[in-house]
Amino acid sequence: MTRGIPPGPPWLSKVLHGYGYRYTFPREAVLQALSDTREHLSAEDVYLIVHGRYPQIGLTTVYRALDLLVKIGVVVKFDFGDGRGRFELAFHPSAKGHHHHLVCTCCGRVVDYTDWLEKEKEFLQTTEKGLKQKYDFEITDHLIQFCGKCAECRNMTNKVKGGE
Amino acid sequence: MTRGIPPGPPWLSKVLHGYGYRYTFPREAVLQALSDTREHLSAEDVYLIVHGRYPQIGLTTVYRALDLLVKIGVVVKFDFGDGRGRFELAFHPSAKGHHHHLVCTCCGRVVDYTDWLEKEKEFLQTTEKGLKQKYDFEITDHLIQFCGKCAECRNMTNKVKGGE
DNA sequence: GGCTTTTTGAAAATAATTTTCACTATCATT
DNA sequence: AATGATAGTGAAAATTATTTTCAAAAAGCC
Repeated sequence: MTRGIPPGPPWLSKVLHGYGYRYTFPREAVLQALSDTREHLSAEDVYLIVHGRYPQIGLTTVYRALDLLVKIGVVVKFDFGDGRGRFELAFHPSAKGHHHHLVCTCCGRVVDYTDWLEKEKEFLQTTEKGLKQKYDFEITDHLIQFCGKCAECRNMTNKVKGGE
Repeated sequence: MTRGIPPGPPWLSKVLHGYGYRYTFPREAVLQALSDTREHLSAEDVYLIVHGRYPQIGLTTVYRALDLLVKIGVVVKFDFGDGRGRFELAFHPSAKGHHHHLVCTCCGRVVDYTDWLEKEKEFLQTTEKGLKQKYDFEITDHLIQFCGKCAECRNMTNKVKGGE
């Protein structure tokens, strides 16, 4: 049963074919779910959205689609330390371009920021060039993330013990 | 049964007591295991070492000890994307000071590097100060990691599909 | 030494993710 | 447009890392 493809330009089709993969309904649906939000969705979050819209799509398939989209560079996977992967479009349509994450170690809140990127770029260029030369790695990606306590959590006077 | 404490200066005792925790044999043994290597051990790796030396110590206890040591800042936990946490001493006795990781996305090899830290420091100062002001976070930590392909893996002419 | 509370350890439980396998859809070739 | 080889899907079972449970044991204050 051909089920029709969710709305949206099927550029994914070209990308998938370019890598020798097939363009399928669940893969497009997963991409759509990620396009529709600015949040950092877990695999299950994605499943809930996708399965809500197209109940025939199962959790396993969502996991596989996410893996594949990460592999071909369309989606990026993050780890915020809560034991599950978080997924985002690599190039998000809604303004959300290159950004990094600021995670509150206390409440888990995640802030996306896009500031001070010039300074970062400088740093990255120096470092990536150096790493390439010294360790002979072809650098494909970097992970920059800051952890701290948000204002709200700081006001709760929590000691180390017991914490959280 | 008091089992005696593994060799090594019991500075851990002071630190633990300072936070209101007790100084115990398994906690010291876990710390020793991490001190004795420069590798990035998983919880099970640590268990194998510790349990090999002191068979009465169980896996659960190792997990709990690692959690606690992370909480009090003696140990740092990393994630290299293979689904399990990796642990390192925060301040390693053997030269291994402040460093970052370069991970091969292909074979999983991890290189510790300590180069270009001046440039990094500059970048971190600017960014951390900015984040604090703009988002009112008290920055406590950062995570910087580069991914790429090591020379060996590049020579294997592996296409995306099939990969690994 | 006795007492209170924390820690331990084995086993069971949990949670995220992966594998299995029979069935179905995609798409290059008729 | 039909066919067929192959890749993809989905439900359930399996796996893996980690956490919880709970009774027994150890730590450290009196």
